[in-house]
Amino acid sequence: MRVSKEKAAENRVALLRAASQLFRQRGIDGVGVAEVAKAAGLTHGALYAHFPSKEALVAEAFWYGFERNLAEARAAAPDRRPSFEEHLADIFSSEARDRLETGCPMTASASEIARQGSDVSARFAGAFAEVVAMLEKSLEEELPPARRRRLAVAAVAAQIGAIAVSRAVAKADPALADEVLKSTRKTISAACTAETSGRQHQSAGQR
Amino acid sequence: MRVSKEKAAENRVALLRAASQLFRQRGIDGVGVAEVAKAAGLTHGALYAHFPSKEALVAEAFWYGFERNLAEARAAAPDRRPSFEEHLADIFSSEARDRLETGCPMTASASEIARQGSDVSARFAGAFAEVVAMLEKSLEEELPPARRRRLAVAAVAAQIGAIAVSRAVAKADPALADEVLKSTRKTISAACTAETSGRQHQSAGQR
DNA sequence: TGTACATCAGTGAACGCGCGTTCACTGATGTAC
DNA sequence: TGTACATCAGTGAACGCGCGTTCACTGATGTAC
Repeated sequence: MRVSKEKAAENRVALLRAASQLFRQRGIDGVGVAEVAKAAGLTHGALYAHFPSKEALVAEAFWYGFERNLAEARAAAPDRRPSFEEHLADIFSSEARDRLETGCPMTASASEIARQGSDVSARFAGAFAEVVAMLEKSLEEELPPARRRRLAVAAVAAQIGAIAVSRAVAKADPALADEVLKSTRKTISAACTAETSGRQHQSAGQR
Repeated sequence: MRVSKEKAAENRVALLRAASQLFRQRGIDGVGVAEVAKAAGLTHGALYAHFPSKEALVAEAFWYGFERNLAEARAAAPDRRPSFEEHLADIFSSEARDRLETGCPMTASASEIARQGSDVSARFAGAFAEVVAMLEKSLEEELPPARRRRLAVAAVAAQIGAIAVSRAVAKADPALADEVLKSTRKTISAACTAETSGRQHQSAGQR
C-alpha cells in the first residue's frame, strides 16, 4: 500500500538509523538487509524502494551515523570551541570505546571499509577530513597550518587505532584495553606540546 | 582415505596459511570454510578434523599469520637490532599498507576482532604485547621503562589506525592515504624525540 | 619380516538457514478534471 | 469541493546461492601379533 511522502521520508530515516546502529554493532557483513528492514519496522522489499543495493545502504548509513554524531557533539557545546586537549579527552575515553552502536562509524568499521566499494571509501575520506578540520581549528592559536594539519591527521588516525585495539583486547585483557587509550592519548598530547614549544629550532633542521 | 601423520600435519598448515591469507584479504565474515579448505587443496569436511569450528580456525589462523610475519622480520635482520626509527619506517610504509594478504593480521582485522570470541581476543592481545615488546627493546638506551612502554603501546596502536585509515581512503583519495601514514609516523617520532630530550623537567610536573 | 585389523584423515551428500535481489501484487496517496 | 484514476511505497513469495556444521562412508596408515 502507498504511504504519504512524509511517512516515506520517516521510513527512510528509520532504515538509515537501524542500518547505522546494526552495522556498527555487528559489522557490515554481520547484518543482513532483512534484519535492517525489520528493525526499522518494514519488510526487506521496502528497503529497495529507498536504496538500490546493500552497498548503497552501507554508504548512506555510514554518512548518516557520522553526521548525526558530529551534529550532536556541536550541539553539546554551542558557544565555545573545545581545546585540543578537551577533544583528546573526549575521543580517547573509555566511554567512546564502550559506546559501540552509537559511537563513531569510522572507528567501528575501520578495517572493513577497505573491502567496500569506492562510494563507501569516499564517505570515509569525507568523514575523516571533517574530524581533522575540527581538530585543526582547536589548534589555530598553537601551531602554523602545516603542523596543525599533521598533528590533527595523526591524532585522528591514532585514535581510530587505539579504540579498535582497545575494543579488540577488552575481552581478554581489560587493563591493557585502558592502557592503550591512555598511552596513545598521552603520546599525541606530548607530540603537541613538543611541536608547540620546540617549533623554531626543529623546523630548521628538518629539510 | 587415511593419510600419513606427516601429510596430515602439512594439510593443517596449508589450512592455516590459506585461512590466514584469505581472512586478511577479504575479512573474517567474507570468507567461508569451504573456500579455505579448497584453497588448501581439501574439502570442507577435512577442516573439521583439524579445527572444531570456524571460530577456532580464526583464532589459530590469526596467530599463525602473526608469528610467521614476526619470525620473517627477525630472520631478515639476524645480527643487529633495528632502531625505533627503523621500526617506524618499516611499519608505517606504503608497502605495509599495500601488502594486504601477507601483512600484519592485527592491522588487517582490527575492527573485526572485537566481534569475535574471547579466544581471538586473547590471541590479539598476545600479538599486540609481542610487537610492543619488540619496540620497547629498540628504546632501551633512550628512555626509562615506563616511558618506553607508553611510547611503544602508542606507536603500535597509532600504526594500526594509520594503516586502517590509509587502506580505507586509498580508493577515494590516494594522496590522503599517503599523508596519513607520513603524518602519523612523524608525530610518533616527534613524541619520541620530545620524551628523550625533555625527560626530567616534564616528569616533575606530571604527578 | 609378514599378516590381520583398528584407527582416523579426508570425502561428499545433506541439514537448516540466511543471504541479496527481483517481482507481481496491493491499496492509500496525490493529482487532474 | 467531489470524483476518477495514475502513482508508487510497501508486502511477501520466490530466485539461486553460500553459509557452518554433521555424518555415514572410504581406504591408506600404523600397530599388534
